Amino acid sequence: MPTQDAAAAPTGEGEAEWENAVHEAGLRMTEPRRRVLQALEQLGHATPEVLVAHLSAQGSPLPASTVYRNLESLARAGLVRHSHMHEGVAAYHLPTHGQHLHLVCRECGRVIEAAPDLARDLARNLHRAHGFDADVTHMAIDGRCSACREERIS
Amino acid sequence: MPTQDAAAAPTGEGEAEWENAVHEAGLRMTEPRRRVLQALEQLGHATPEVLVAHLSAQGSPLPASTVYRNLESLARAGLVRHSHMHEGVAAYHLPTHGQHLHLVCRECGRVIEAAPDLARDLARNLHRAHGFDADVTHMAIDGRCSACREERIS
DNA sequence: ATGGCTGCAAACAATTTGCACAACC
DNA sequence: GGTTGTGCAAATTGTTTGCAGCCAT
Repeated sequence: MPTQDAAAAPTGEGEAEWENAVHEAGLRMTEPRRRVLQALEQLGHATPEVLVAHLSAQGSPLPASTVYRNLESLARAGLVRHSHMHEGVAAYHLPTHGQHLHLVCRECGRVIEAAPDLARDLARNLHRAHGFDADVTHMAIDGRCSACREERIS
Repeated sequence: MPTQDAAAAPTGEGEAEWENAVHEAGLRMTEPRRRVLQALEQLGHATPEVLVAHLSAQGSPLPASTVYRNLESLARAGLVRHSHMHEGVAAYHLPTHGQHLHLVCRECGRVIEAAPDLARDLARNLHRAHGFDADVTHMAIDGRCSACREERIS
């Protein structure tokens, strides 16, 4: 399974399914909630602040508190997930966004997505050595990307 | 819940060496600075807030700003390092604290330390697949510890 | 003595909460 | 119609900054 990122998918795609899932979770489908899900689909993954900015940019802004509350309720319902990246800030994404490791370059800040298979060895090692059940589906890994390393061949 | 770590070493141990290193870095050795280093040695690794609390607990409190500024200057001098863990918050530690992976249990919050060798496969995989130079010396890994998993044999 | 360091307070940024009203089912 | 969700503002929390005086070098 290639890492190919769902290049800015044509908006308005899984909207009907969302409504379903939202209702099944005992939640209501509202306009702000739909916009949050939509934005997440477009961005792939984003921090709360980025979402607020994104939503402000396209059309009417959504109050930060609404964005935060939606992320929380949707996360509790399993409709969105969160992982840690971007220098320690939690970022959210749709479960359908696919599982992958986040390679965070400490120099340029870029986030590269890698296949979770690459961490399978690690997970197995940790389980054997510590009985630790690692979640490597959205793990953030710090380091330097190839581009930045080349720039500094000094 | 406290991160019972490397057995509270007998305080006042590497203090002389610190003074050396601090001077070599062009910094001055002050009482607050010594206390920050001392606290880090005792705690193994800690977030700024935890440090502030710890220092308040034992003797006279140190203003948060002083703690933050010391962490920054000491980090720039290479006397302390930082990594991301504890739900996305940056934690600091002495370089002598040793390199290890941090297994963060998402249920009990405990941080287990694991040998970095366990991530060697991962680093190799990432380098081969993406040319990414991963820093796995202080990586935080999310998951569930053996104790918590047993509690929920569901 | 002099420039880095401290302490305090105020500024900031990010996130949370209270509450009255609106909207979904 | 009963609640869940929204919007606004104020409260919290975590971190940074300005500045006057202090103290290591």
